[in-house]
Amino acid sequence: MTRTAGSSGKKTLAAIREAGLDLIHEHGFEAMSLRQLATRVGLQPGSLYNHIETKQDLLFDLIHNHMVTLLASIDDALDGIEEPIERLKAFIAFHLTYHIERKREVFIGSSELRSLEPKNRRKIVALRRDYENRLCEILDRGAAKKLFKIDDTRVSAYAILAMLTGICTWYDPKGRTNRQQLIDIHTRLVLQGVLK
Amino acid sequence: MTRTAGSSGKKTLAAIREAGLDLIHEHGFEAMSLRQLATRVGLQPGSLYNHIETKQDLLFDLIHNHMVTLLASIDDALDGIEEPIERLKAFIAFHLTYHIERKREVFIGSSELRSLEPKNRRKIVALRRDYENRLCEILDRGAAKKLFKIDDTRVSAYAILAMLTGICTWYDPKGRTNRQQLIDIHTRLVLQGVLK
Amino acid sequence: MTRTAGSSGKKTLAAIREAGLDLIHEHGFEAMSLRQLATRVGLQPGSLYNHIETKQDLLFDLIHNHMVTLLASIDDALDGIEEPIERLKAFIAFHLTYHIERKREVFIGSSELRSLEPKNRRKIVALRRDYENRLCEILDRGAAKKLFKIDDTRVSAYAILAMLTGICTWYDPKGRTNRQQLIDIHTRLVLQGVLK
Amino acid sequence: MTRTAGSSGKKTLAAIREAGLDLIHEHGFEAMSLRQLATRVGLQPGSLYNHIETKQDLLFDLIHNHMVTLLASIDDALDGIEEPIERLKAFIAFHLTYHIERKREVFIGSSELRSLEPKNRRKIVALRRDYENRLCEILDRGAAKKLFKIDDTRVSAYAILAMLTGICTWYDPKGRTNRQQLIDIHTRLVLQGVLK
DNA sequence: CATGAATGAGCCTTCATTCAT
DNA sequence: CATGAATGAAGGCTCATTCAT
Repeated sequence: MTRTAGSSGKKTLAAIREAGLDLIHEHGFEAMSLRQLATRVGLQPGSLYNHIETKQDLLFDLIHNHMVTLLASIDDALDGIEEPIERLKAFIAFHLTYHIERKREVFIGSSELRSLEPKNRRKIVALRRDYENRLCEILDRGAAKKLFKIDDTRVSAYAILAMLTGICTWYDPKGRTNRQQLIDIHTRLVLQGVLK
Repeated sequence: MTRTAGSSGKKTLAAIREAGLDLIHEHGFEAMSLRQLATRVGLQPGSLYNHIETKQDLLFDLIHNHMVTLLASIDDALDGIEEPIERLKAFIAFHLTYHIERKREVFIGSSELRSLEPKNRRKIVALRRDYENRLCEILDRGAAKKLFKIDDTRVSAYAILAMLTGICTWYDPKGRTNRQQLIDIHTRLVLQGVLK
Repeated sequence: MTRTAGSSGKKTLAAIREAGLDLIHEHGFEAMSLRQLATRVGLQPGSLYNHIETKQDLLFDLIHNHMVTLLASIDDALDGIEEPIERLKAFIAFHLTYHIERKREVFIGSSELRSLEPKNRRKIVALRRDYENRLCEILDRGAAKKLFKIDDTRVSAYAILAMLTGICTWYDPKGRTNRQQLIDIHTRLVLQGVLK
Repeated sequence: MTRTAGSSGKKTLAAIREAGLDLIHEHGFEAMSLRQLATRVGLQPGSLYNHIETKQDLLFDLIHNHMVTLLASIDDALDGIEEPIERLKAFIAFHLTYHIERKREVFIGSSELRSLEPKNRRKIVALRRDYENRLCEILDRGAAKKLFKIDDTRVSAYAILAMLTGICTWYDPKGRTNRQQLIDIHTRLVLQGVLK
């Protein structure tokens, strides 16, 4: 590979991240070896350490990056929408779209929390809580305006999030149902579920 | 100590299974070592092989056992109930209860599919499909009787299952919401979601 | 190798210790690899861990063992001798003999202190102090009886110990000077040095 | 900062040498990594190779440099002194002073001989022999003049050198005994030891 | 059945060294 | 001269598994 001064490092790191997402998604973090990763990127195992601190660090980096992006994106998606029902619809559409497009990140972000060191896990869990809160607020405001009937906000939010997130365990872009249909189906299920 | 012939072995295997569920749930299958497992059971690592074939075999055994029990139990729970709405309610109550009581098995059964050898995985996936079909049938029959409005049976079933299964990632028996409340909340969410 | 029940483990550990002494003496602790050690003993590297905890542990074990033996032996050698000059002679003869016969242990015990973890090092340094104190006491008693003239007990003890210990860096059993001659030469040097 | 042509390089090399002495003295040659060394000097590891050939080369350079200086210095110190007893006193005073002031060099020079490649080791051992010979000559001449009683010149020389060199394993400039006192103590021990 | 000891493969990581920029 | 990125070898250690006792 030819190196273009200064850019090679960043490109390699990007390739490591990309391959890392793939491999962790396929085999799980514990089951992925840095040898595999290095081979996939075209490096010797030791060379990875020019770009990452440790294997654990790579995992944290991937998940953290994902969470930060997720938070920024949801705020973007909800920006300017005030009406609770519309906000809920926007949330659903956004969540599904994002989870379809970033299956790997999302999957890793929830299934590999367990592999994070306590300190790292706490940071991620806090960010995830932030995201959950976006939905809780929508539900609460809808309930306040007598639009929704919510018995327990957090339980309901978890239930809805679980439903919407489930998609990334089976979604196949080549499947028979297209993206918009999926959004419609889920929107109907959730919305009817919470409406008064 | 003299050993009651034939009984010690079964007790040991039961202890291995139990400890296996704990450890895989805590650390994941790949991250659990047979040394840990042996220690937890009070054996030397090598002695495990008097009770299990391989580590992979233990995993399959645990998941398979869980799936078979799950299927038998759901049939039991739905037995005698004909009316679609009642059947759906029964399904929801059963699924939640079972998933609350067997967090470990359920969690492992979905998160460690990845660690199963292809042949084993196929067997489990088939059983899971059987279980999903129970819900699909309920939805289909309810739709046939014009009670439910279902755009896509399998997608809806996955969505509902994801929602109901999500509980085992956060349920805490000492939490503020009791089991019946959880069933009520989820029943309302799901039922309203699918009703015409 | 045939295994005689129960004894194989201890023999293997003894072989590991022996080879460890050799290799550390030859190459230094840091420079000795467990692969080398395993090869020398006829094992796979991982099998060493059936007998030792860690590489560090092996080092500590070797040095600690040496120090404990050294202390027991000097007390034995001095037992029953009261007169300071005779005690000093006995100390010199013992020290030289022991250092000639256990070149490796002695050498490692002083040159690899640096490779011990702080906690381990502290334990060894304490034992070494005990040994030094045996000489200090002899010098002090001799001075009290006006037999010796000692300006500073500890400095003198260190000087004498350094002189006597030096032998294990160059002693060659096939050399031209025999053991008794060496003892005589050193006894004269030390004794004249401290006599009033 | 602009670099004064040709001077920066030498300063860097001096810094590398200095840091090398420190690190080898602290951790031993094998245990010191060029990464540590580079960090200490404020360089990247690769940059060291603009100043040194190899790690082994650096070690040889440090030890060789030390030996050459040592030889030049002892000749300086003995220059003009003819009388054997006075020469021996001068030797003792010089050796102690030098070893106190260059603890690191001296320590490395003896403890890391083992890490030198055979060819390099041979060169150093030859220089060391030269130094030992200075003492042997003094002893021999003293014996010839019936001032000393020496049974075996080389053994005696080794014993004396070991005693005097031992100081650099424990000497602490902030300790309770000052330099002159140390010289006096050792001079008495050695001189009495060899006098007829 | 359980044990202790062995195997062989593999793990993450560090190292000295090289070299295009 | 310095840097950043690469190499290839090796490091200590853990693992699932086997098997004589």
